[in-house]
Amino acid sequence: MADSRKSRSATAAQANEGTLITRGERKQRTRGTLLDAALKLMSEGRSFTSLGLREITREAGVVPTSFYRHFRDMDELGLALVEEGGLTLRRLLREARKAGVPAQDIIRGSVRIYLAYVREHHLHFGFIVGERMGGSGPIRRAIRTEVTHFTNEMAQDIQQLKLLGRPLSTATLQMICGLVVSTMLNAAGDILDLPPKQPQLEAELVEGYVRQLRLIFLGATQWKERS
Amino acid sequence: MADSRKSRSATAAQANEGTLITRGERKQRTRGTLLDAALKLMSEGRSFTSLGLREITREAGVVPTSFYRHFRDMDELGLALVEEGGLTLRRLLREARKAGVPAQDIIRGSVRIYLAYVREHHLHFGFIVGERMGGSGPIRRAIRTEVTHFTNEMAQDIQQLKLLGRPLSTATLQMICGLVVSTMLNAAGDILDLPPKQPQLEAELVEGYVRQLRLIFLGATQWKERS
DNA sequence: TTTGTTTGTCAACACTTGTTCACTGAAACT
DNA sequence: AGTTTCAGTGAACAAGTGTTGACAAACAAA
Repeated sequence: MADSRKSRSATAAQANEGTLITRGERKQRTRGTLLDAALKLMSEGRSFTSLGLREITREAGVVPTSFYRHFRDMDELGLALVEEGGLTLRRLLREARKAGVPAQDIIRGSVRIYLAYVREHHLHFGFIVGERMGGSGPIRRAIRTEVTHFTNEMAQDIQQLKLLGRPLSTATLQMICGLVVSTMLNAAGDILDLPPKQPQLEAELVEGYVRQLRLIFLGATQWKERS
Repeated sequence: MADSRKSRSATAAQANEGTLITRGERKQRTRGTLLDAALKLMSEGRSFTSLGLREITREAGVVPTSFYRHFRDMDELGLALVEEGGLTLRRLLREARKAGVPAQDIIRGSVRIYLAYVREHHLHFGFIVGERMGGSGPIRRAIRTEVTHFTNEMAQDIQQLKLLGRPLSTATLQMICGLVVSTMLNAAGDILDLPPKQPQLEAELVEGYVRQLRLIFLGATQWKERS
């Protein structure tokens, strides 16, 4: 299942642009514009449960009835968004693995990389962070399992990289990663609705999160199992 | 501004129950049923931005036009809810101050007390936690400042109680309390949509959050200023 | 080429939405 | 007492909602 990322758009009902012809591809394409339309509307300060079917199809440049060719109802579209978001989360870990840990000042470097990634995928992060606690039950649950998977993968990575010196029980590692993840999702939320072009405020936020992470890892190195 | 808590309700258009007569009181009362109606609808898995004016007045047992006697629009009602929620947050601190820290096993005791409080005020916490990151901009901002105030008060309390042994700079204290608060709001969200009557799952969650807090405070005792 | 499949369109439906205006009746004031 | 104020009502509006069914055109398979 390819992802064909980088700004799906265009009004779906447009002429043959380039060399796309097959029926399945066209279907995936407008399905994508529907998903993007939903994300865009949410990025303008709306919650998922407040989106209307017609509103989305309008934004996507498609007639309302077309919606049903791709999703049974809004919930199904929401779950598709969760899946996309989960994919974006996993890609973050994959890229981090490939790039390795920053040479020095590991924590500050990681926070910067992370926040750049959040900005690059602000639509997905805005959706995940925004719908993680409020809104529709099924979607909230789906997001929770995605985040849990992410946390577990992160725990595995940290263990294999021996990033904390001595080994820790997997339960402890998961506890620590849970803390890190919730802190960083919090950070994503803060960064994303920072007024744009305010390097001062941004730097303060970043410094705050760096210190929080330092504190967490300081606690982790001192942690005593079985107490 | 009294609070007249404990389940405002009843259909507003009812007879004189007991000894309420004055016009202002009646007004505050139906205003309260409107607020409660909004909270109730949200507790059924809806986000604030998805609520309709008519829907709220219907739930409150009042005709739609009555809404305008109390709020200019939905945003104003939302901000009123934020204020109520902020009040509930502050009351938590006030009660904690009065009761003093638990005798032994401080952290676990505090977590239990906190979660009981969250359950007791699940409507307010559900609203705050749910709308803190998703949804309408103005409301999100209002919640953020409430939470910041809460964090600052908490930092003051911890300083005065000398809960961390040696003194820490106020910036550090705020950083730590920020971490604690975001962790506990996270906990509130998790607890609130736990399927009911599952003491097993609940105990696991509680244990997880106890360990996270322990780790944070362990890091805090080891924290070195200026590094 | 002919046949079947399927994405997207169009028109129409029964409802719900936010907001307006003129009104009623009782509490509040003089 | 008479008068004013105002929370709550009822009817009406233009506009928007989700969903339906029948239809067009282009791709896929024969």
